[in-house]
Amino acid sequence: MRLRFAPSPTGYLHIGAARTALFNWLYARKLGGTFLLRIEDTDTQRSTDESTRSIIEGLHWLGLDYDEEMVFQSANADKHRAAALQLIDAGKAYRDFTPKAERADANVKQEIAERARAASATGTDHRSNPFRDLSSQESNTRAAAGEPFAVRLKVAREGLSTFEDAVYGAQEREHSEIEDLVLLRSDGHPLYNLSVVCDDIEMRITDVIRGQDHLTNTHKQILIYEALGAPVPRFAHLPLILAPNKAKLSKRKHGEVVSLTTYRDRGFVPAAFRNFLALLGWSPDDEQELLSREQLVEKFSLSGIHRAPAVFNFNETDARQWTDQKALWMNAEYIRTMPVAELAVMVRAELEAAGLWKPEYETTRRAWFERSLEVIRQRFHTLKDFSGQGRAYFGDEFEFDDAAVKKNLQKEPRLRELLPALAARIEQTEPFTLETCEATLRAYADEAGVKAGLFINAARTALTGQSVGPSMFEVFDLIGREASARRLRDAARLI
RNA sequence: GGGGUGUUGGUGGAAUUGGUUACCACGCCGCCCUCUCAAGGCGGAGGCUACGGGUUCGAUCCCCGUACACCCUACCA
Repeated sequence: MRLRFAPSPTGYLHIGAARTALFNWLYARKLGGTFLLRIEDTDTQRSTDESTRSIIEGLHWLGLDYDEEMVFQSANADKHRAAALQLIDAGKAYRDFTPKAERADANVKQEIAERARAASATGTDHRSNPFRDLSSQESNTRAAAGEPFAVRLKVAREGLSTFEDAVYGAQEREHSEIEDLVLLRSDGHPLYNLSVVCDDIEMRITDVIRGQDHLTNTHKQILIYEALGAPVPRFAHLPLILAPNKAKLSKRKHGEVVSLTTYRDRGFVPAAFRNFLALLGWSPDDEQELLSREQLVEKFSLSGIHRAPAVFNFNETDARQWTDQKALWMNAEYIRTMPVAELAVMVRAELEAAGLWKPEYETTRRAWFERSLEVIRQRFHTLKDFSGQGRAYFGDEFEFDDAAVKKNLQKEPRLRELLPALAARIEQTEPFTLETCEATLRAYADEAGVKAGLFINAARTALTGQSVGPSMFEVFDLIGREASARRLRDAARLI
């Protein structure tokens, strides 16, 4: 059993494409099949190496490894051409000498509809082509004379094509509804439907899992398989992923939310995003939603794939909902429950990028580092938070949140004197632990005649710059005696 | 214009292949916990299962129609 993921390298890796790759990979891994990667770069105008790199990076990030060498479709163009020419000789395709009609990409849809309307009004068969029944002798002569031609598949006038889709069930289409599709452009360039089929045959693909946008194309491709005398693979089409307004998710309209790399760059844990993606258009038999890579492989089945398109829910006007809330929740869930050692690797990369990493976090301060992660990860949503909200735990350079300063420091002017005094007590606390810090702080609050909460909240802002965070005594313990005292004194100057 | 596919609370999905008060997760609201914010625990709001017919003792589930959405209909992929 052999499957493939065949993206075209035009722009970044779209999350819908990433999901298609995931499902192919899951199915291959579950059944012990082979998972291949083919880059469909026949559109030389739009294909870029950078895009190919981003696809490979994306797959790697998601943990989807592919078998065998990656295939570039453009390298097979000669074979595709040969196949088309072979079909002419076999009488299954013909040369169309009609001059090429220029078509503007922007209004093709409209043009198609208009053309169809006009054809039905005049009663002409849109499939009639004067060259379809040209004698092979004349066709050969004109070709030999150098006259340009496109190659079209000779679709039978009657009959119908059928196939069983693993997701959408039995599909059938009358041949009369299929135009004699172009296989080869008049400049010799092979077209999509021909190329995919040829490559899938060459790569001995047995199962094609791809987006539902190809469901109706499948009939045409089956016709090509048959003309070529090759076995037809099994098909499974995946429901599309739509934007909140039910429109197609597109780069132009929706921007970076549809790019897989965005999730990497904005601090997603790969396992979390993979988990989320797997649940878009598929669900396991039971109700478990948090699934490891192994569990996904084990539970995956084509029968769990849905037919209705899935809406990727996000809100461009609300920064907190820049992407699907469930994806965000799932990422937080992974951050707070995954083994700390695994998290440490990712946080290290994040801190390095932010210039906050210190080598001792992996040597002498390893225990401290992991304990810190354990404490602060409880309320973080992305890896970015470790260098953002969590900045004060890894260095003295951090920002003060204005609202926090107003509420926890400036609201009580007495703190200007009380904070340095508290700093002195904290400094002398021996031993310096979570418990002794608490005892010190509470004792001094009593002595000064203020509520412990006043000190606690003020200290939180003084030590971390924020109004929210872990239990304050944990914070003292993590930040340490010296830095804690220093920050308390420094904060007094903000009042 | 033609063809295809689909439609369960705001979102992702369930519902023993017709059987009592339509279930889970995210999100939202409230309470508890509490030094804040999360997490966690408890509770709640939110659905005439798109609409209209039909079959049936009984329909989310089967059939027909309508509406809407998306896809294909290209010498794009």
